[in-house]
Amino acid sequence: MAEVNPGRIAEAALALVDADGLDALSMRRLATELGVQAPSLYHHVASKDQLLDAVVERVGAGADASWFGVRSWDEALLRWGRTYHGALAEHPALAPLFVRSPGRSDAALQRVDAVHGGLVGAGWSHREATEIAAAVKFLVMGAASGSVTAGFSDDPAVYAGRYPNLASAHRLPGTGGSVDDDTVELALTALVDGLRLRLAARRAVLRRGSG
Amino acid sequence: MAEVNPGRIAEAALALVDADGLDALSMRRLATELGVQAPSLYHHVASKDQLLDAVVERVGAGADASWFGVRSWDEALLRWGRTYHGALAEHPALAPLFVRSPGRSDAALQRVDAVHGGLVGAGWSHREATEIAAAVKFLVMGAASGSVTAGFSDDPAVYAGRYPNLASAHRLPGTGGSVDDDTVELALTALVDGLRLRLAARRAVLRRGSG
DNA sequence: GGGGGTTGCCTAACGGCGTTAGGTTACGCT
DNA sequence: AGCGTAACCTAACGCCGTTAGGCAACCCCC
Repeated sequence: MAEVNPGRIAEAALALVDADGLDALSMRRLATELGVQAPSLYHHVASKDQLLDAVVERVGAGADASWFGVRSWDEALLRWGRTYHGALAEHPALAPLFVRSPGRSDAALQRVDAVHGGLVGAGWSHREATEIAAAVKFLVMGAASGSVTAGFSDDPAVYAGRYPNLASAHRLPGTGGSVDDDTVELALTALVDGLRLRLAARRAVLRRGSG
Repeated sequence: MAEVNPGRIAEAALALVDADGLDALSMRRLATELGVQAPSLYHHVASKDQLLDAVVERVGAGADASWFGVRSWDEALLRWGRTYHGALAEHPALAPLFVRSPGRSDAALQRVDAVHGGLVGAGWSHREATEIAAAVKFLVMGAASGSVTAGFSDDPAVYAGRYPNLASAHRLPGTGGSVDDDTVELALTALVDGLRLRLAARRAVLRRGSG
């Protein structure tokens, strides 16, 4: 029988949340899942909060910031945003936790540092780099938290009359892939387009001023 | 002595959350605040969840979708996003609740319907309208949930060495207004710029095809 | 190879939570 | 006057995260 250790606890917690939702994750239930009593978990984990941080870190590690400094800032930003979203989308029930902890772990800070460095290296100010990184993070976290389709009835008749535009809108959710994924893709690319525009305009001004 | 009623309960709950944070909001504490015992609240409110929905609806009513159909789609979208963010930013501790309930109330659906109608009227497809509205919502919810500055040390020395880019970045949080507000402003305008580009490109193609 | 410290688990319990059951008082209407 | 009902109460249930304290088994070192 394998020992109980922090890694196995985090793993079991993640599996439990994926299977039965965030509310199902209690120390007692988690302990049962590991064949142990709840207080025993506190020999391996300081608190439930810290355990959740570890779970979040595990999933957040799926975000790939390695392209910053290697490829162009816009490519790197898109890759970071897409992989970040992909990682979170694999564990939808975990979303409220991502909101809670921005990631204070070393690995998380390394990623933030890479994003920031890549943006500053491309010509954005420190302030702008902070804001751009935050914007992508907001988008991804928002997408993870509030699924587009969540809470909407499948029956268009519910909306007919009072909500004429929604009535016609909800006939088409079946037309393609996930609305959430497409939304993030649309928002990321449009955001980057807008940012490129901004950076190009500034470079034009700088050239004119110094040339 | 004023009677206890659903309106006063929601009001007190909001005040309590604003003052002492979301964790401080328990039925017992809330009842005490109203000069009553906890179970008595259940004569006015079906459950804590429903009470939270009412509080969320109260705050969410600050989002202004009235420009859709009156002004251009991009102006209306910006106004909706800004007022939405402004409403949430007034009650930061409430953020996790917004994530929870997408707003199923009549007023909330009316707003969604207005946004959707305005976008479709401007030439976006139903699918795109859904995605654009969701993108703005994600941005605003993300900003409400994960404040940029939250969880960062004020001491740059913490970052020096291991995180070279962050070390220089965090000398400047004092340089202006709220980073969160500026981030939302930057993201909203860049997003709308990118979307304008896309719509313009499509119109050009359509003109060429039909002219 | 036996003693001491450490590890890993246990049971018991605390205070708090949302919620339900059931009783009591006070008022409004007929 | 009497009935119905609304608004409140106390008591309690079954959860929750967490702490205290104890017991058995293992490792290390003399």
